Amino acid sequence: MKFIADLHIHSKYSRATAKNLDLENVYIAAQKKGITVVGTGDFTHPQWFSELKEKLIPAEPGLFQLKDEIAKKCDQEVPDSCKAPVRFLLESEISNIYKKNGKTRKNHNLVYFPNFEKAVIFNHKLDRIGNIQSDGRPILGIDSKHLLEIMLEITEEAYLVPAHIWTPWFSLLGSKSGFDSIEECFEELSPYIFAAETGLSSDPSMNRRVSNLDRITLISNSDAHSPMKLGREANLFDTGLDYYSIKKAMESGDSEQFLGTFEFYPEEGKYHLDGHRKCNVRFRPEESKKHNGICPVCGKPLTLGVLYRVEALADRKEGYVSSKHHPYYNIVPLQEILSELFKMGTQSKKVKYSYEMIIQKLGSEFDILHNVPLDQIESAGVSNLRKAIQKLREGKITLFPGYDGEFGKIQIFSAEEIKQQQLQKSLFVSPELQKNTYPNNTNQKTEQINHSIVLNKKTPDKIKNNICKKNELNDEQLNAVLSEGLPLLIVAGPGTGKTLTLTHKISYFMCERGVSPENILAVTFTNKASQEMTARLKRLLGDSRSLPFVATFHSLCFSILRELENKNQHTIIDEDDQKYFRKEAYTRVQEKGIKIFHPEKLFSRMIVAAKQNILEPLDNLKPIADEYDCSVDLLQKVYGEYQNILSAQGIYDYEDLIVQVVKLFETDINICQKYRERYTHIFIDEYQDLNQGQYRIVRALAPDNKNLFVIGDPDQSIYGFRGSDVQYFKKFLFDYPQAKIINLTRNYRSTETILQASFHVIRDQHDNPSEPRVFSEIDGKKTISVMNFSTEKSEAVAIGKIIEQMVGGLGMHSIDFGMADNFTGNRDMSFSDFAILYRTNTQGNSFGDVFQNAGIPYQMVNRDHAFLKPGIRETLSLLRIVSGFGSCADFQRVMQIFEKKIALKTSSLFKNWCFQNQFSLEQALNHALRFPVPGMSRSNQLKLTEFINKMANFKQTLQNMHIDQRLLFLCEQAPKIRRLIQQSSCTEESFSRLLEMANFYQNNIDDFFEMVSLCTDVDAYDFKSEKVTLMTMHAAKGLEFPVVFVAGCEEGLIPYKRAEQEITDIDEEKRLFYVAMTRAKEHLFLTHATKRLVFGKSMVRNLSPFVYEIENQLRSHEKFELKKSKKENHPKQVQLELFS
DNA sequence: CTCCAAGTGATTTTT
DNA sequence: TCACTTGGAG
Repeated sequence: MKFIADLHIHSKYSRATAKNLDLENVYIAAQKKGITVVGTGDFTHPQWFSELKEKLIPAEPGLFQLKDEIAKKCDQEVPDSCKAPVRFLLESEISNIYKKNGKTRKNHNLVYFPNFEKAVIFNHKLDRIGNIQSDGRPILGIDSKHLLEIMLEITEEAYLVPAHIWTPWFSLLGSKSGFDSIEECFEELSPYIFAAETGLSSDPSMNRRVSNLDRITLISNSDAHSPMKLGREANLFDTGLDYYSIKKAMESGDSEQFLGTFEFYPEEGKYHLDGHRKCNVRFRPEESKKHNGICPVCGKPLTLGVLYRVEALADRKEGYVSSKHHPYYNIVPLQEILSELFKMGTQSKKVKYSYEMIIQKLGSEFDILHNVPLDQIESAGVSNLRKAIQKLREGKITLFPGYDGEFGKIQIFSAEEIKQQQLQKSLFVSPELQKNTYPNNTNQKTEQINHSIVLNKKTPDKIKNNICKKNELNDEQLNAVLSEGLPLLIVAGPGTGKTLTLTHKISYFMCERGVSPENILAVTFTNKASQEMTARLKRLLGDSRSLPFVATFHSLCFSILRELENKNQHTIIDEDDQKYFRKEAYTRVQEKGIKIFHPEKLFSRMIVAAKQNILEPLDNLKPIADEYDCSVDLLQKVYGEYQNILSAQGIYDYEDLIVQVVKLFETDINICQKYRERYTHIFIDEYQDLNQGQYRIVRALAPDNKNLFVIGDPDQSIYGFRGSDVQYFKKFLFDYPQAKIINLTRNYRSTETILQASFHVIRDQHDNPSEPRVFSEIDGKKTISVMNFSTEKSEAVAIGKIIEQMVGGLGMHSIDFGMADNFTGNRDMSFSDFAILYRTNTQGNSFGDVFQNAGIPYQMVNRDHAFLKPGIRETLSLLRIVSGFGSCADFQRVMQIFEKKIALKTSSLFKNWCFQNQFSLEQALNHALRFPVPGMSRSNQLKLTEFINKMANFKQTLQNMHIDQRLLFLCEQAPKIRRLIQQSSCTEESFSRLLEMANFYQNNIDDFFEMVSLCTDVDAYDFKSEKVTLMTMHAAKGLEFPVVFVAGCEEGLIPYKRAEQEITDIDEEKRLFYVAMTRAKEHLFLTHATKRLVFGKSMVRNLSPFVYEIENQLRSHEKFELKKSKKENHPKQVQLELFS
């Protein structure tokens, strides 16, 4: 007999499924849809299993039916036109997460059993492996092949079908965590795999391009998470109505018994094609390949889609049609059709009502979509329904394929047709409709792709119109953009469109006021921000115009210094090397026989503090020394020694950049004047974070400039510890008495709830309650979630679970719109929508560990990860030495790893000799070649010479290479470096990222090293990749995420308090918390652990007092408990249960 | 000069 | 808890 089967659904016990997903509702929905056989879903779940046993009775062999008394009750809800028998078949989905061949694999597999007895045995076995209680789709740390083995051991009547095989994150052939073939995964058991599920993201014709899958029967199921989603994909059988015949039909692939499948349009998926949403680039795989997978707009790797993955594994051309394989029929759910016809949501009352009405009149949904004659459909009385279904059956619809997280769209009627319909208000009835062209295997669907790039095609003279267009800028913003002639202070709260306003203002001056880009200076606080601003300006102004100089204070200073002293090149050293040289200075002073009682660290802090106050060694250091209870003389000596070393080596530290420029500007009026004349229009971002040096630069550069525009938010001042002071912000109106002030208060980022809650934290810092507060009109969840966990580990595990849940566990294609999910609302989340923010970097590690194990993709935003990893650091030092930028720190570092034979003592000897003679490394090496280093043994001298010659050789070889090639070459030269880099995949990843960055600089070694020392996490952080972001609250400034977890909301951490010490600045801590909270767009979670390991000791912790500042009604305290799995040998299988 | 074991102190936050 | 320093033995 002919019947439709949907062999993959879930129960209410699975994550992110509708609460009414029980047998009764499945029974009802199956009839409405026209499905005869439906999988039970989730039979491994104990509660669901007992429900199955209780409500089902055996029917045909291997199939079950609902008990009569239950069925009868349900029948009342089924229209007569749809009434039909429904059979169940034991089915469950397992999520296998494991490592194989060095890669984390995440596969979803469907398992089928013919009877309860065998299923019980299976469940028992799984129970011993992992926790099957927590979720209807259990996550098990076992190999897919092993799972199949277990099943076959129980009975060969059981079978396994790999689920939705192309989804990137969770499937057999997925690009992110899958295999390249069935054989790679199942090895010698591969013959037992006879079917595979195409999933929503692919259709058979895509699959058939892979000849490897020829022997596989492609099946399609709904993977329903709610009753309404049942049968959105399904299979058509014509065989005996029993478990064994169904299995045999698939096994044999006999086209008389397995008639084909009903398929979603794969183009509807979020990741069908490749591209960048932000850059407006959408590519087909061949175009992506042409661009080497790099986005032509932003230069970063494209997000590659499912089609690309198919292309990668395919050995047949697109459009390949196989005659020997089963046909398939593309469908669009009736609700979606109605939704388009009515121009209303699928969940709207009108759509739901008319859906019920139509099936009552015409029969089940599948019947309507495929069998019911068109004339009859017209009788349903829904205008244009007939035409719509006709077009669907003919495949004449328009597809807008999804890409980079954006859902694809289906359009049944073209814009033109809609117009006509509206004009005529009548139906399209043409006589030649009789011929039913379906089944349809040749895809006639028209694809509408905006080939290559759709850029803002704004010509400069159109910009004014664009600026004035109110829908791009609101009144406040427009006001700020157009205001000129007076210095301007823009007070811009979080999410109020700061960058938008600033970039529009810049482009306004360029395009409308004819200001040349050379005369414009834009200063941001981080490289991240300046990159973002450059990118936005580029988009706004188009490619043809040259852009103004966008810099951070440090890069601005460095460029000024470079310009002025082009002969003696300086290098900038990072924090690590600063420490090295400060320590060196400290010991040198000690060696002079001066007794120092203060620890070295104290001097480091004093030196930094002095520099931040623009004090040089000979200036009055008394205030600084007093503060640290140290003698001025001593400080002067150490600080002086440090500066001697640096200047002899041709080195600046971060603070020097500022100090030097301030001194220059304040002492040399000519130089200062030169820059004043050059930069007639100055824009400064994050003005509240200025420190003294930066303030003095601004004052020197623009003492009375009418075109000085500064923007900032005193509530977000969080860098007090490095000398930032809001007073400069507050002083602006005093410094520039004629200045104008504009407030931006309309927030476009977060929900009003999030804004309210975050304001509660800082409101005591606002003495004037009538001051305008940032507000939003975005409505969302009415509370923010406060969650408590037992330990930091369970905090990390639980957050991981929540993320998995919100991602839907299904990967990119869980198109469960209106499902009853309290978190995600109507949106499907992807990993990049989440950020976890914490106070200290170390907290990030526990998340990293847990996520690594759970297979959740993440990126930790941390400078150290990019440049300081062992191996990478040495390679960079080597390159620095060879390029003539090296310092003693580089020398010693390289010595230790490169020539093991030159011992620490020898290199120390060399280093001291270097300092004594005020040699730069370059000079010292040259010198050592000709004259022996005093005190060095002859054999060591020989080794040193050998090393120097080696460096010279490298220099020769590298001469004509690009920087990335040089790096690669150098790390190859030292086996130890190579080993270090290869030691962890994480380092390897960082290294290849570094190579990528280096590639951008080609031969420009100066700029490359400037980037290496001044860049923090810009490129280390890849905005585009599908990963959860882990970073400190400080680093998150200026960013936004749909879902934010602020982790470790505990006393001691927020506000941060060191043991035995006072909290440095509680108000700044509050502002920091405020910054963290306002990163969230839709959901904000504040989590904390009851116990946390501090220095290896378990400490009891309390909820952060800041959380209590948030008014009660905005907080919802939700409780989670983590249960350890019973089995000790799988300690990683920690599971989560939600009580709330 | 090297190796190893015991001991100690460490965690803000960043250009 | 862990990574790095220190000091003693070889």
